[in-house]
Amino acid sequence: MMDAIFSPDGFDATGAGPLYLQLQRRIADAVAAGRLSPGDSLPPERDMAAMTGLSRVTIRKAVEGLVTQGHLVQKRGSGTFVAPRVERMEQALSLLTSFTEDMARRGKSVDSLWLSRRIDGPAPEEVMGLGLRAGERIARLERVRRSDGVPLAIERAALPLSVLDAPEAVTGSLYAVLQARGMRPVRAVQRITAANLGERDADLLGVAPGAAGLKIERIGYLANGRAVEFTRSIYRGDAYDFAVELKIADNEGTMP
Amino acid sequence: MMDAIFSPDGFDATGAGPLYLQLQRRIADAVAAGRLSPGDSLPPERDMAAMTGLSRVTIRKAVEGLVTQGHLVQKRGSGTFVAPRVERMEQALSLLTSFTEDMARRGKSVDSLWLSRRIDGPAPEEVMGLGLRAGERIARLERVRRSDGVPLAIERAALPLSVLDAPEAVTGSLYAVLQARGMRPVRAVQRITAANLGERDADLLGVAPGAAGLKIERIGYLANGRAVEFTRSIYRGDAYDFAVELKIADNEGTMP
DNA sequence: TAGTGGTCTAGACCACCAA
DNA sequence: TGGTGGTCTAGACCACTAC
Repeated sequence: MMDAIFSPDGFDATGAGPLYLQLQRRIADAVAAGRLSPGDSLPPERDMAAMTGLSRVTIRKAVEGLVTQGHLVQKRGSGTFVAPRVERMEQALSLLTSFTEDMARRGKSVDSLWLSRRIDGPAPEEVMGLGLRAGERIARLERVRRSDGVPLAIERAALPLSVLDAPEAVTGSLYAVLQARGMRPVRAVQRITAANLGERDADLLGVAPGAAGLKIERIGYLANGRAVEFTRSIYRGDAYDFAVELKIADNEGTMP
Repeated sequence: MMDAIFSPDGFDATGAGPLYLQLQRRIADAVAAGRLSPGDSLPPERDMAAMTGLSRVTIRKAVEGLVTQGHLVQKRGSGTFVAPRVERMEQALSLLTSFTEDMARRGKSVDSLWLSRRIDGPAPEEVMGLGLRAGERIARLERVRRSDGVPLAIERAALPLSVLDAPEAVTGSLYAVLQARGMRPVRAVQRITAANLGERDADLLGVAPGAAGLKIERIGYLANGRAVEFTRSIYRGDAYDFAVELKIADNEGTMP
């Protein structure tokens, strides 16, 4: 069946575009049609080149695009494979929930790979967002969030020392620790955007560099308006959906 | 000053990684440090190759990454340039607003490049989302939304014919047309995710294929609960921020 | 050790753009 | 017309993985 996909015939019909795109389409179609299933291995690049009559460079260019789009996975020394289906998580975007609690609610295990958990000087945005005094330092928490062993997000949080003076105390849910101190935020403002993942972040999330990620910046506030948390997270674009409910304007805060 | 960036010296310090990444870093740093400004042109690829002592293929691989990340722009037959700064739009994500009205509110001009405006058979998701009867057809509106001439989003809307039977009637704001018919949604549910843009969408938005985009799927409802609009939009990741305000859970729907 | 993907090269032709 | 990016080739060496 590989024969059909990598047949030398059918290429170069003028107007069909570059060869690497034609091949890319063939492979993508085979995956979409289920003729290639998750986990299946593709022939070695050199074999694909021989079979199609194209050069290895062209093969690699075709495969490259499918890898960034998340359809294929390449493992050095091992081979090229159809990417496993990732289960898409959905998260409500109007409630202020904790990652840990959110996952627990749907019966998923959670663990964190700690990258950093220390006291540090703040970045300029952190000074702004948290309203820090000059010279004030922060607790910095950086971790990769995983569910059932699959990396889902990178979370980088900064909190004033007056809110959290012992970053090592946080092992699981940050919000649980804050709650115990009466410092759990009741309100937050988030900004959401999309960006291509850099080399480091892609590596941490187990996807190809350049893959699309959802960047979320959040500032959490106490009831008295004090900012307690400035968090920048990066979620895998292929593993997360955020759901929001919208309402028409002009009917808020006017309940007697 | 190009001399510093493209000097043959300083490459290949063992442990510094592949040559194309080293060069990529040099260029990215120069852009970040303002030594290269938006609109500036880089030397032709062949010149960069000669200056650095690297091959043109390696130069292209270095440039490629910076193009997907949106730092550089390449124009065939013309040259390679530092990308113009795009103004980032911010949109509140809790109010149900119209693109047209939203832009008008901030004093931006809006126009649409129509891709399609016709009556069509629905896709399966559209049947589901809109609750269509078997055989029922829909009005399909597809356009590129631009503000001040810059493409910001692709919008693909589907509406039951009972809501909109003359798609050609829509020239500007869809919500304005719906409002005139008493069919403007008062509530909507959105799902947000990130994905790499395909060739066609990237082209429509004027960015490189593979660039990150924000995908938004929205179903809009009337007060009586009837679904009137199923819209899939793709926003440029580098041009849009969505802002949301979150509150703690457990205080909804329990008003006596 | 044999096979895989990752990097790199030198050289070629094409399509497009600007003068 | 001359220069630019876009595509493609054949061949080489390296680093890693699996056996």
